[in-house]
Amino acid sequence: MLPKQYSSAETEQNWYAHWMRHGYFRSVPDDREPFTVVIPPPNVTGVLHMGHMLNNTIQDILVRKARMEGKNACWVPGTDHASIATEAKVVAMLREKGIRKADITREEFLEHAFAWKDKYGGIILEQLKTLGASCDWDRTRFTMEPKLSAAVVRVFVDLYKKGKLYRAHRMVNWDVEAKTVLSNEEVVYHEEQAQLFHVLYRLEGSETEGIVIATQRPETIFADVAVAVNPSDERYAHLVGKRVRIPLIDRPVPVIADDYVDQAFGTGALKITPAHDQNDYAIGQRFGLEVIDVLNEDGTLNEHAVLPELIGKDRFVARKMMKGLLDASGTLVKLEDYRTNIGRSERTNTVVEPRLSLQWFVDMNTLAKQALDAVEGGEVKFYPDHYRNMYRHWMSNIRDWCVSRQLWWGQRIPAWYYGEHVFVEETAEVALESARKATGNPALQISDLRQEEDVVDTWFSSWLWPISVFDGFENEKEVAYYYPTSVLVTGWDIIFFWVARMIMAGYEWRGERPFEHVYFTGMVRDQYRRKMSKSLGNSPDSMELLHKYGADGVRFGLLSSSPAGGDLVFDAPFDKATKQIINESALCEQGRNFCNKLWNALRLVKGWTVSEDLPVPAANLYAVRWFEESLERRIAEQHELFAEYRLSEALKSLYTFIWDDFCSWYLEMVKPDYEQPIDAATYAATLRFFERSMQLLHPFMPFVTEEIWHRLRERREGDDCIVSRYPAAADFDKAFLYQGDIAKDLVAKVREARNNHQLKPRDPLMLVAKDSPSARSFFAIEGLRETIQKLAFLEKLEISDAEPQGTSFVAGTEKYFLAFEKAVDAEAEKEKLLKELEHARSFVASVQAKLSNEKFVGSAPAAVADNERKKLSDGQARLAILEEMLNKY
RNA sequence: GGGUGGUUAGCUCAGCUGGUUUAGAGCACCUGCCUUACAAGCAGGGGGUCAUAGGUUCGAAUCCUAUACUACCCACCA
Repeated sequence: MLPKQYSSAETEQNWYAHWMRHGYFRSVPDDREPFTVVIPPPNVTGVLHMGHMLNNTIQDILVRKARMEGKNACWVPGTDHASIATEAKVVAMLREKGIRKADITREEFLEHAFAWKDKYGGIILEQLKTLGASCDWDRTRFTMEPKLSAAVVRVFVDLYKKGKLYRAHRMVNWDVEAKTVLSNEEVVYHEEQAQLFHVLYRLEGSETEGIVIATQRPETIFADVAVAVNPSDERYAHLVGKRVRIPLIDRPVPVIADDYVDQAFGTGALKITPAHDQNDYAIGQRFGLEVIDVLNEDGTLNEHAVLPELIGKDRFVARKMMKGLLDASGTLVKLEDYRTNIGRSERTNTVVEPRLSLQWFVDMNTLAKQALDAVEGGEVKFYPDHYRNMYRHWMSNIRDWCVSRQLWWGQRIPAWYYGEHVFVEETAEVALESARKATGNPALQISDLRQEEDVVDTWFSSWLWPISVFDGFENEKEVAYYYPTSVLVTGWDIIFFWVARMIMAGYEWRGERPFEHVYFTGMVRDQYRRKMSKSLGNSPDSMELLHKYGADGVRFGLLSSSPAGGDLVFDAPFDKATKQIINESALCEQGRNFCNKLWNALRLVKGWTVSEDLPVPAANLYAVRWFEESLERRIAEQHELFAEYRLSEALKSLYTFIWDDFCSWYLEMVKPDYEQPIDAATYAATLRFFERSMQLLHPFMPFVTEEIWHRLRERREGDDCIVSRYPAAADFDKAFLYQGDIAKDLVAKVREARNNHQLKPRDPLMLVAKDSPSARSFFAIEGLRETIQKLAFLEKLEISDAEPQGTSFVAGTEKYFLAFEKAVDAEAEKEKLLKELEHARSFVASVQAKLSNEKFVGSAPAAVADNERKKLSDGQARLAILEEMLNKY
């Protein structure tokens, strides 16, 4: 005998190993239709968190369904080298060992980094296996492996030669901790508390007169080259053209007039610091002003700060000191608290400094055009659709992409310098050739050239992912078959970082979309609606969740309340320090319980003995037909829901179907009496139904369904649920199912009556249906009467005009008497009837009003009007019965 | 400043192109059950003027307009 409770632990391990052994996840090109998904590559040194589990569960569902539908399903796994994040981790690890990055060579650093990657890399992929992800592991890729790096280099050179990639001096976002430039997308803005310093710049030759400017970064005054006012500002008109002195150092700067200055903000006067502010730089350009940079690359002040006590101090330390210094010099007029948006580095969370520097940029305008049209024209479809708006807005206001990074962990930019010359080529040898030609000097050696030190942005390799994982830059063999991919599943937070750029790359290098559909998942949030993140420590341990509820339970929990694009509030109270889950997570618990329900349905069915010569009872004839139709309806529904990516709806529908329709209704209908055998035909049908239900559920909960699949019958080698044929949609009998709903309602009414009158659920009672043509035709449905008798524990069910003692009620449009000896509470009965009557009256009235409206009858579709007429006649029938019943009181 | 979602039961959400018995589910709650698959269970029950105000329509939770609240995206802020 099977144990009473389902245990997920070994089951899941065993089946995963079984699937791997049979190579079910492996895909090679053949003549079937491909179904391709590339994983959003997680950071190579990352660990599985809630977002990954949601995202990869969804991909697995889509891939498993496609596989069962006979498509050549290929899900490519892999990891991203995540340059800044990983480099930061390696730097920190080295620091702990007492090694400073500055003291070792690039080669030594990379050695350490690869050692780190080999140690921690791929943990997350192993964790995905626990979740049940059916990736083709033989295809596992890494964005920094040789082939993928070669693709990056090739693409870089290609863009450069097409004139779409250039090197320029620009104001960029500088991360002083990672000591690298960041793209605009890598800077996150949040409102923070800051102070506005009102500082007096004295007029040259005067100790009292001057201009007060407002700044939140007083340490940058040493880089000032002017003070600007609005040309129409009368307060300062007399000063324009004169010179004022920078406090503390007395360096004179001109007062200039420019429209950019807002008279209403602060004091109406603006200090101009071209090296440390985007707008100041622009003004500086207009006026031909000098650029003075007061910051070192690590955020400390350099010698331009002049004062010895400030030089070498961090910008925030210096800012604090400036308060005292300015105050002492009598130039600090006012300190004002205010809130402002501060930009921080997405990776290091340090405050980003605008900085002027020489970097490599991709010209986005030409790339964006086609990528925008693709989404606007529906060639690439977004689910949900409204992310198109976000995408359109970004794409039409796109700025050039800064792709160079001052890091070592990444693909080194393939540019070689020789004096003023730059040669962008795939290899040093080719660069040397170009250099010899360009300089006319055949004696040049590679050692004369100096390769660019910078690497490219991580996303410069990820945007090629759908092509590069199939070696699409080297040969056509695989890419021609698998590309474009079918669907991309990712979070909406990387729509600009990644999705948009992949679309650009797709058109640029393959001339077509990289994927047909994009399914955006929501963010997983905690009970306070905060995004779950490592820095907040508000995420439960994924592996513990998987262990506690089983992968099937967790998959159910994550998915059951996660519509596309909608955020998921995942409420699992846990201990922050240990990440141990304290209370049950309602969602996963429900999933685990569902597994147990399936398991027990299996126990029931497998506990039956089958009799070959037993005739099929009438009730079973009805049950089998009813369930057959119900199943067809659900199959059709699954197909529709999948087509619209309404996966959480699809799962909920299966849950209800299996728990209620299959277990609570169907199995109870056919269940033989204690220790009695079941007839062979019904048994065979039951196994078939169970099996098909497992197939429908398999994409969502692969392990428990595979387990049950095998326990239902003896299977040949290779007859596994994962590769079984997904049920195709067929017609079903709506009218018959409607009758079934009425039958269920009747059973529920009998149970309710028993409850209300304190009758035992299994007391054998008699039910009388009032004689009428409609009652006769209802009970003429084969096996219906026997089914109702069985489910409602009725000793007798007759159609007659007898009115036995007991209670009466309405079900459908018929009147019923449930006979019993006990006295009934007449007042309570009457009150209940009055309530029902009231409801029926207002219902009939509203339908009547509708039908007596000529405009409705004239303009509504025939089917709608007919339905209203049916509602009216049914309602009237019920009303009449209720009125008659009330007459008794 | 520009834009996008959301507002339906105590909580989390379905309700897709307006009509399917004057709103559904899960969890929570109440009542009764250790009934022979399952107490990780079974049978029942209560609970919503669909944010507000207008409008379109024969008919609105559903479409339109405005307002409020809420979440988020982009840009900018000396």
